[in-house]
Amino acid sequence: MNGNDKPIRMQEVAEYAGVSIMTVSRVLRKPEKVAEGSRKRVLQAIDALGYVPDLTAGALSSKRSHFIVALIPMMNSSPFADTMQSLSSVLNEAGYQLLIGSTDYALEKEESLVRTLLGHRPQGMVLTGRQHHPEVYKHLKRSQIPVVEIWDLPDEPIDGAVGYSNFDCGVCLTEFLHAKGRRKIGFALAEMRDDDRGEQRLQGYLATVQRLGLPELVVRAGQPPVTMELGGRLLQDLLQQHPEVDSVICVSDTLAIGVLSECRQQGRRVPEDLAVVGFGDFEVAQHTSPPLTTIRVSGHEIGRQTAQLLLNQIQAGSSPRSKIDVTFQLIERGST
Amino acid sequence: MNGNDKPIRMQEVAEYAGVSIMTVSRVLRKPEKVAEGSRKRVLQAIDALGYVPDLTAGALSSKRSHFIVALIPMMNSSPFADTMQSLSSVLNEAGYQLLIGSTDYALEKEESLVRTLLGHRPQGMVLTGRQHHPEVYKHLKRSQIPVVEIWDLPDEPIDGAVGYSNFDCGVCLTEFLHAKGRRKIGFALAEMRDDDRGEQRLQGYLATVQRLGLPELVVRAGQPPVTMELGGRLLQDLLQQHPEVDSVICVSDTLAIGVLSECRQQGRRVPEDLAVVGFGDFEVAQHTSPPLTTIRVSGHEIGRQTAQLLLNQIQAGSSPRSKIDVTFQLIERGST
DNA sequence: TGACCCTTTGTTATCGATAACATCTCGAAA
DNA sequence: TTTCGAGATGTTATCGATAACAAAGGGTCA
Repeated sequence: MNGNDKPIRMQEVAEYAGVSIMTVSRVLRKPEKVAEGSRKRVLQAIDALGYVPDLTAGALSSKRSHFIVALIPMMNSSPFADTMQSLSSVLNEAGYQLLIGSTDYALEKEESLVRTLLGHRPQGMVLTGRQHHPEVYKHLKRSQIPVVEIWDLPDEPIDGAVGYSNFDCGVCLTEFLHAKGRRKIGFALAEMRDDDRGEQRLQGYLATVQRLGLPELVVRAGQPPVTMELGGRLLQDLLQQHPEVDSVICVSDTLAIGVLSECRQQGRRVPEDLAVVGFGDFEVAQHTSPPLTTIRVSGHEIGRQTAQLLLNQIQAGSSPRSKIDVTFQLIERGST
Repeated sequence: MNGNDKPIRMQEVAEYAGVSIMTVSRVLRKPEKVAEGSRKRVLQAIDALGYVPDLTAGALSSKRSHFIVALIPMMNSSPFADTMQSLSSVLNEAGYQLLIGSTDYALEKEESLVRTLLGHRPQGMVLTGRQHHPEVYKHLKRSQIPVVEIWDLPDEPIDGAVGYSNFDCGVCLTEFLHAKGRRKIGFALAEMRDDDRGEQRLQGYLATVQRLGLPELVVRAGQPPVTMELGGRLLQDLLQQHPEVDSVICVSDTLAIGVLSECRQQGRRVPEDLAVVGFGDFEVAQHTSPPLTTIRVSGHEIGRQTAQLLLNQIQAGSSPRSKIDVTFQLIERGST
């Protein structure tokens, strides 16, 4: 039926509207520079022909790809997904398209993704965390595009950063448990390869227990994946090594949920026998039994701020090297 | 220091290696057509100069963008995120880049995204669900690229589909509860604008209760967002309208978790007083109290199969109009 | 009325790669 | 020795848009 062969080009639209191709281009990019009559005819031609401009060609000639690259450890982790959702949404409205890559917490993969994705000549780059492959710095420097690091606040960001202090989170949780009268505070950590954000929370914990004269009760698990089940296993380890523990800080809500589940199975009462705190404030944290005390960081806010920062930097052509602290919030619930 | 001004082009690499630009291009695309000597010199030049090919230019001249577009309702919903993760991963390995857009469950937004994203001249398109805006069909037909619909199995897919039967899920859960001796089976639904997948599960439920001679006990909530808290409210409605209910099918695990939480607060025993089943098998489903009986669908599997289907269709240049049923699995746990 | 300027539109060159075709070299077969 | 062909490399045209510049039309002001 519809024997359409080739996609319609700007040339066809121009002929249909009886103007030159340049006028069509202007209607699309700078409508105010075209007289109303021609503009209307062009718009009608576009509509009639179902013309969709080829952004590839536009990008090549204007040297503006309207792409932004974002690299995150995993797409199916809700905090990062929230960030991508908001980032993408704000960028879309400004006419930019997000290219997402996931690094699986491996710096080599991040490096290879940076290299590949720079091929699309993005106008901005978003990286997660403060640690990157040495080659990444070189590539980014050469590409001369604004870079924003998220979900952390590096001491010396490449350009900008949008995040919060993971160290301070560790301090906050430890002080909170101490104020609640806990004196044997444990810390359960799943080490993420090439991601030291959990490690920083641990450092905050360690600094605080030292300051308060409390014992260091730490259990660690080796490699990803971080599952809820792992939380249960870590609790077992912790209880075996330090039976006296009266509370535990989990490096993420994921682990905390597993801990709660394990406590239930062992008949251990929360918070009476063991106080539990997590990190992330996943939606489920307010529906666990008991509801989970945790730290909330708005992934959406990080996404929005990051988008705004990038758009400003692109427009200004400069890199103000700004650090934006989105802060965090302790949410107290029944588990403490 | 590093006063790099312009990005390096293929031309620079060619000069450095003492060959023509075309030879460089060949080394990158068809290495076997270049003599070993030149190939090595070119590769070394690329390395020395840190050359990253401009994929925009390549796409324009070869008419192969290596982009695949995927539209999902939300990025921060774990089943879809799983799908995107796997889809992206398989496509990356084959040299394709995924462009993700989120529709917020609104057909108009889907339509506008399709239009915009077709501007990048993708070589394939992934849509969620069976319902689309009329204009979408026109645009896709004109663009002549393979289309895969996911997370459902339309009777007449546009090209291919990778999913499972939501109707059958509804049947399966209802029959299961019936077999467990439940006779007053409720159904809690959050209507998603422009997404009838939940509605189909409901239809499966309705058909089954009718066949078994059971009452229809349905509660619905209006608009998104679907939160766990909404599950609690829906349970209240259900109990008010049908106090005799002895079990409830939730259209998603999200609602089911809210239901469990509400039961706990009301002192209602699960499963003795009320059996609860969900849909999705989120990770947390095995750590709720009690653990949740639910239906598992592998988002990852959908992603992988979709990628494979697209790659096949792109290579073959045809659209075999295949439907792939990834099936679902009932996971029985303590809530029933 | 003429110089000048602003608005509107068109023409030409260019973005950085790939496709298609042309050329060259060298060895095998006649 | 001549011919033919396969393999390796180079040359030219092209992809579909935008930038930069050029030109045409129309009104203002002295």
